[in-house]
Amino acid sequence: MSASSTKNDFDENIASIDFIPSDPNATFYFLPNGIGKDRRTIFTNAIQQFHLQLLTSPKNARFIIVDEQFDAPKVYSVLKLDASENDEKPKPIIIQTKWLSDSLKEKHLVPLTKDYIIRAPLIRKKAMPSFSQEPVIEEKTRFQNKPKRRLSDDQPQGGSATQVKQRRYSSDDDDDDYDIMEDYNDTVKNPYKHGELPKGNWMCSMSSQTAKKNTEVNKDIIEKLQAMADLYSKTNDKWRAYSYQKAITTIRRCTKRIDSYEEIIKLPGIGESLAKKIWEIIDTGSFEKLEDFQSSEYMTVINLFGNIWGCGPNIAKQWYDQGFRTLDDLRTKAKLSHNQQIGLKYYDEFLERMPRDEVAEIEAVVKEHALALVPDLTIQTCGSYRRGKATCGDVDILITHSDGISHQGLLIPLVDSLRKSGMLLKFI
DNA sequence: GGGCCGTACTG
DNA sequence: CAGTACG
DNA sequence: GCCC
Repeated sequence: MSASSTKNDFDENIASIDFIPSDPNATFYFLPNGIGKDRRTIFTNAIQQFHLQLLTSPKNARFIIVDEQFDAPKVYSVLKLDASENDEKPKPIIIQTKWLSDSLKEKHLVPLTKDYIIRAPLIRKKAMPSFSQEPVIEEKTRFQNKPKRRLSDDQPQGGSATQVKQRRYSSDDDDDDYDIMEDYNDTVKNPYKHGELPKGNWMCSMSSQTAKKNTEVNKDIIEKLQAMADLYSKTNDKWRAYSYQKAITTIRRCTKRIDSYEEIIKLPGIGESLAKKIWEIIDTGSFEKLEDFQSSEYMTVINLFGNIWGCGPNIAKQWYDQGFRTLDDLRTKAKLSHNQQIGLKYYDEFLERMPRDEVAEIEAVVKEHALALVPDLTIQTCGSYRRGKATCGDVDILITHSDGISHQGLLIPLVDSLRKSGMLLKFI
């Protein structure tokens, strides 16, 4: 679909929009979304080169330059601009990056013809597709409810080709949480028996029973490595974190207390560097690099910010670079996305874990509500609860129906029902 | 050197 | 698309 | 970080 065939519902009589770059009203905003790094710098350079007035905020821009993949509703939605018709404020003119590309080719600004314009405010008549901003939400507490459907009998069973290679290495939640989905693999599709698992790629072929005993043996090592992995992943050094995580998993499977360097270096996924560190832990009981890390201001702050739901390594770093150091700094000064606002508001709550009894209570309530909506549902609480953890960070509830159909579309009514009962504080 | 789990949502 | 969540 |  060429540019010219995209719908432009503005005055067909206008051949092009004229403006003078120096006109104080000719302000531009460049929406980088959907544009790769290289193209992005090319465009921002072009904007400079042509002396266009680039604003950092879209709010007051007369022109908004966006990638071709965008249509007006998307732009409004992404930028959170007011789309309502009866608004004294003039609507921006949304134009394609192609205008910049062509201008670069020509070495000067080419006329801003309608072919470049995704939507001009001028004459538009047709009702805007109502992209009302905020649908959802609000009213009550934590516990992430995520009924999922899956595993119903419409699961493609046969496929021999796709054996499941499930792994996990989540660092955040359960500190001693490993085995994953083994039941799922066993019951549903794992074509192998435990004894004959293909070597190497399986990180999770161990029963929780066995594993539990093992955690104690090398506990100190695992804890320190885990702490390091957590820090690395919050630093954006995810591959290093990944390696630590793999090493941790490997060590978990060791039934024996590790007590020699030779022993360590032989373990798969553990190389020289990690082996030395592990040996340091065994030998001296401490891990210097970890302690240095933990005590540095940077890591402390990044760690603090990184625990905010909706804030990952990059945002945390940005905030740090902006000089923020405390949660209060963020609350008062930082730009927070919707999710981050929630994450910050419930900082402690999100970090907290609940005793499994509480999960049982929640499960009971959800069951009650779900069954009231559709009888004969199969409802199973999974996750850490099902694995027998003493405490849980969330509640995972799997809801299906043996007919593979009846559970469909249940989620919204269920959430609604729970909300009415006062059980749900917030629906994210 | 360059890959390293897969998928979905948000903005 | 980049960043994030999550099992 | 590890490994190919």
